[in-house]
Amino acid sequence: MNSRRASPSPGKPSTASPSPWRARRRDREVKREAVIRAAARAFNRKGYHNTSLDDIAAALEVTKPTVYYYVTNKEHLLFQCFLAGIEPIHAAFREVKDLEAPARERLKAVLRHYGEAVASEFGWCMVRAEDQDLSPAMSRHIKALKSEIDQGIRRLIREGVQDGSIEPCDPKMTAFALAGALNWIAHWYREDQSLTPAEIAAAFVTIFEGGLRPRSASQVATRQPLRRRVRIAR
Amino acid sequence: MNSRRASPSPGKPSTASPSPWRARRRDREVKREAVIRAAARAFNRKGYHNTSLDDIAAALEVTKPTVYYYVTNKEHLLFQCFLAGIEPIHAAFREVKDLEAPARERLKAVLRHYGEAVASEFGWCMVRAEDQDLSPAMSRHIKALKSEIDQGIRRLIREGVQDGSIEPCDPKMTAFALAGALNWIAHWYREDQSLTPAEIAAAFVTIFEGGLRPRSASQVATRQPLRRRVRIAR
DNA sequence: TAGAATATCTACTCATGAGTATGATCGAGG
DNA sequence: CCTCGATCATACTCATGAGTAGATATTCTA
Repeated sequence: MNSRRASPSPGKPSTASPSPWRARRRDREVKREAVIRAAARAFNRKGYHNTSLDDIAAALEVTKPTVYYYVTNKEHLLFQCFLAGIEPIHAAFREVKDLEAPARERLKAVLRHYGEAVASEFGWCMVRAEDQDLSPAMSRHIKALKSEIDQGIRRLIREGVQDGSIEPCDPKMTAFALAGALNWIAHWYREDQSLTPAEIAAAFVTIFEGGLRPRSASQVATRQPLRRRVRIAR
Repeated sequence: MNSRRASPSPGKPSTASPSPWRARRRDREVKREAVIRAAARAFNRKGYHNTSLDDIAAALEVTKPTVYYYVTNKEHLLFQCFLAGIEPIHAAFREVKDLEAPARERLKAVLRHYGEAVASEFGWCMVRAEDQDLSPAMSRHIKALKSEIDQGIRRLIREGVQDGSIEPCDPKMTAFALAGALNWIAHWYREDQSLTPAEIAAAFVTIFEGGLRPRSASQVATRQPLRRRVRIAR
């Protein structure tokens, strides 16, 4: 993003003291990230609109102006959380890009990372950062990043259909279904943490892959063994 | 809810005029529903917190106190939207309850109605009405209603696994995946209305049913025809 | 036509929360 | 020890929006 210069000022002979500047800078960055994490946690728990910057400040045991010293405003704070959330997903796409495997396998790998990202600390922000809560400029920005991911998934689906590793389907609807199921994790994972993010992601991928209809050539439901009687009238 | 008496006061001989009372009552109910619809539309477009009651009033070309004349407060307004949203889903469960069909078919019917409900005017409210924005009492109420639906889906899945119409799976995770995919429709349907709710629901159900892995015994991706070359270094 | 509900408006109160102006503190370099 | 910039707190401003008090208008009944 903002290109950081490695050496602070090229005037002095940098033998004696380039360290304090650098250390300061690093400290500042660490604190900044702490602010963003605290915000993510708070948004996750109470929602964006129900979280005041005083709340975030309190969680960090500082005051509001201190928070403003590290971030420009609440909107940017949400945006940073959003970025932190989707970064792993972009990483997953990069990781998978040059893999010599059928597209279904590559898609599965991406979806696994996607699921883990959604179940992460930043998942809520990533999933719920909506145009509705943001300025037009930032809304466009976020929408573009989300669209990138969507297009990536659709492309993998198309490739899978072509290489025969995925059952022919509508890539757009399928991508919506997959991403939707995974996004929704952010809504219930707070309450129900009985599985790890990785386990959830794996379970979901299995479901997507197999579908509901039975694979095995077993009895395909001609009888209904334990259904109760149909009521007669009405 | 509040039991309405059919006849206003049992004193007078009701020959001449029970109608105006009744007409008024009906008018009032019509207007009340108009308020709720307007709220749903506004919430859908701008989100709950970004919608003021002045906005809703303006959409109806009245003023805020008029809105308060029909609903007690903003929270109840959201709750009413929520109820309007999930009613068709409960109806779907009732409708399917006494059907003499394999559980997978019954599940599919429910999911179709579910999808259509989520794509409806009240979909957003139904899906996004969260504990975070509501008082504890109302939060519990909504959570209970949502849980009912979740349990209903899980039960259908369990029954399907038992009667052999559904591939064995974890009912909880599968229900989360299905409901999540459908819930998410509320997020993108505003922007992309290229399909009708019914078409979307049908497409989703097909995806759920079949899964990604190809069914036909065609070539199962041993070659990758059109993958670009793997990059060599890093 | 008086008088009652019913329905709607004008003009407020009040709390909350984003963002800021300004001053205190602290640590490092001279 | 003194200065200077980085860091943080106190104590504000200001806009917004939920909810209300107290008219006023509009019907229908008697």
